[in-house]
Amino acid sequence: MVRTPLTPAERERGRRLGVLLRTARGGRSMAEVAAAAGISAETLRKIETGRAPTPAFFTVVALAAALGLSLDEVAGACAPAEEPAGAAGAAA
Amino acid sequence: MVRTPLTPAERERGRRLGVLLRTARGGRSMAEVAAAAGISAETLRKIETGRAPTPAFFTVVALAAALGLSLDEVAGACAPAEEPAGAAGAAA
DNA sequence: TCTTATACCGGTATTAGTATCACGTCCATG
DNA sequence: CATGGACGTGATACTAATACCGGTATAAGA
Repeated sequence: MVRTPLTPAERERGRRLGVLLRTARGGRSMAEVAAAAGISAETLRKIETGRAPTPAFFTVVALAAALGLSLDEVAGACAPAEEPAGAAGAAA
Repeated sequence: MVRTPLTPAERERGRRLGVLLRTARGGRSMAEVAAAAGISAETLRKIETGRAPTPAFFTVVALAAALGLSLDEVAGACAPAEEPAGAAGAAA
């Protein structure tokens, strides 16, 4: 096993990300936001529904920009109960 | 062609991300930072050297946390010139 | 000199993200 | 009722990220 097959916690985190993005999208259509972010509507759907729990960094960046979200907010909202206790803390 | 094979611009963007992360790492070892971020040293090396230009969102989140960086700063530093300025602006 | 630690690099294996296609559903409008 | 838009889901295709392995180079220290 050379590649971590995405733990349930990671999928849960991806689900939170999807909910957050969908909420931020509000009443706008998927196609509109996806076009604004430069991705396909299907991909946006997968991210929002949690079927793509760990999208590429710049995909999220583009979506956050299209939705007017702060990346720090997004990241904070997705990791409410931090995973590695001390990732930031230990390093800092 | 079902998947955009990573344009040169995207690779360039990834290279900027790598340089930024390496600079933020300072004198600390790759293994130390990678462990703090919860990823393998090999992966961190690939990201820093630009060989993994579009890492997963939460990978960058973990690295930024381990390095004490703001995600908005990171994203801004990676797309200095021609990030589709309309993305955020148009949406907002 | 030998050993150790760090980093770089190539290859390999496996999972996952991204995109397209096709079909189905729901809802509003004609 | 028919039509169209928006969302959802499954399958399919292909590229990329992640991880591990071995080898290599360099610098520091015994």
